[in-house]
Amino acid sequence: MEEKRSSLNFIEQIITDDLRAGKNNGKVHTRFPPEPNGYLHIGHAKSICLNFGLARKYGGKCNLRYDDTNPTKEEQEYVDSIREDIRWLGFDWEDREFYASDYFDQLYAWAEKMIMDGKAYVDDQSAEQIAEQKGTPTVPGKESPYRSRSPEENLRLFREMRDGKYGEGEKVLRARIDMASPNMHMRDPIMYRIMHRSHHRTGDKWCVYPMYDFAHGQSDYIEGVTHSVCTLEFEVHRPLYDWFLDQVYTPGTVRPRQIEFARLNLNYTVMSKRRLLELVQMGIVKGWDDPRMPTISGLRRRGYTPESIRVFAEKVGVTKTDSVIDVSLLEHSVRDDLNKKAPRVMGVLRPLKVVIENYPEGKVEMLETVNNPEDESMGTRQVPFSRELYIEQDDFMEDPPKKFFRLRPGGEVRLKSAYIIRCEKAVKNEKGEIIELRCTYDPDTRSGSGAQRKVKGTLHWVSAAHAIDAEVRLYDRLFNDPDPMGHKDRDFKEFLNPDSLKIITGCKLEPRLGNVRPLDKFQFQRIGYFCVDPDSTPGKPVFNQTVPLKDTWGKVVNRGS
RNA sequence: UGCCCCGUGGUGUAAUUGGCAACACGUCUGACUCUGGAUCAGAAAAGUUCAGGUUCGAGCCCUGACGGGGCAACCA
Repeated sequence: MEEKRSSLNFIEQIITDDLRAGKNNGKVHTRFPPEPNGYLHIGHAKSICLNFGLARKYGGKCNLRYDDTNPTKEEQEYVDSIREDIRWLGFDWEDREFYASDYFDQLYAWAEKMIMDGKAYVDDQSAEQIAEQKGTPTVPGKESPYRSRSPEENLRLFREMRDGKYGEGEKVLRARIDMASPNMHMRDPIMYRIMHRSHHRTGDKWCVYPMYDFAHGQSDYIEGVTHSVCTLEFEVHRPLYDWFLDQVYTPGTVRPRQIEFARLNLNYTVMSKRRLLELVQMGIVKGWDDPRMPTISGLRRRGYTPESIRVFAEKVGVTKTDSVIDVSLLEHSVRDDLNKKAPRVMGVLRPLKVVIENYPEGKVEMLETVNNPEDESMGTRQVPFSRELYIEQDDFMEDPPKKFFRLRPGGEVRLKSAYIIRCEKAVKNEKGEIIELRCTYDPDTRSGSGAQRKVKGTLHWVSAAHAIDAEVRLYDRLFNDPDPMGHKDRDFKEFLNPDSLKIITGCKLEPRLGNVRPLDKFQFQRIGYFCVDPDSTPGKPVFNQTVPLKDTWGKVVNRGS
């Protein structure tokens, strides 16, 4: 094992201790166990990176295992999306794609064994009665009147349950543990319930399905998982996890160990599949992959890279402390990655026409410009320059405040990779709106010509005759409140940000962007990072803003107002 | 009122396992810049929830408070 300079997180600490103690024959085996009842989100990404990362770091393996024990909630669509998202993130489970449902036969056999060992019994009571007898955290539960049936009777009944003799809810199989346990999960938890439902994998083979607690640890055991990493809310389940394992464990085999860590929380969003599903079903967002969603598919469509998400997952750390990560860390992770990778282009979101009065009509110059100042190897390209251009409306002010070093009447700016121009006059319409700028250029200042003149501001621009039209979608956080779920008596949807999506049409982009494919990523200089949306059609590209560039001027302006 | 877990700058994570608290994000200066981006330099910001105790010495160990979270689905 190579010496690691950075410190180990507490799970790595446990693993290295286990390894040192010679446990599990020196093997490390993890698993990522999603329930296929929704799309994966950034919180799952943390878990994926953790589990697959642990396996990679310690030379072990990580399985993908669908936790599909509840046929009423699980669907093939989700299975497929999960597979795609994990692959996209850059992880490989090779041939180890498993399902809890693969183990239904084994689980059933174990249940019968537990019945014969007097560790499980069939209860005829209703869900309400069972809940009532369960007690409360401070009051011990009462034992079921069916608790002392003979193993033979239990076995007969359980087999009848399996054979479909009973309706849903008529009977359940319970573990016989301790109705007075201070841990609610140990009060004779339900192992099997009857569901006359067909399952997305096993079809109609079964009408009894195991509960999570009975299925999860046993599945880990079957797969030879050494370290079963889950989130904090399962902490109180651990004694039960261990108890079930005790019932079937064979000495000398690998015994899985459950370790809990704090799930990822991000501010200004919600992170539960249930809430996300609600947003989808109510049409508040356009789907699971809406770029405003914290889902992996949403982030992908928004323009996030797998690398940026992996780096983010690394940076948030692994602890048992409940925490809320600031979205700015996520945004920083993409900016940092895209800064190195994204080709620079010029695009004008809200065009303002500029006419260079002293530039010959009909003349077109091809000017060379660098594709990425951060990476020489990305080369250069040519952009057309002509008498009529577009610049950003925001880049001109008739009566600007101090420190505004963009264009103003009588002022000068450099057009990126082109010339220095001076604004001679702003043309207005009847309503007093500025509709066009009349400018002049200094022919001696062409970029790359060795011209020495300096001006304070540099603007992006695009040649009017050569520009292509595009739609650009700007996104902001989905919620205005840092913790939409944190308000008692108020629905999280009350905190939706009405401006989370702004669609801008009529944007003017340099010709280079006429030929792009979905998910291509660019930096629109001085604006932000953008990604081609699958809604694009030939000749009509649609771009999603992944994240804006840091805007120190915008900050100054906001401070003033 | 039971059980379990957690408590370090605004946020998140560290601290060679007891040696006078570091890194990142964010914030704020300034330099540089043909992206007000990037980069570079610097600053503010915690004395580690509190109170005792052990120790030459405690963020790390012990005790007790306080604060936060989780647990009573035939969900996972």
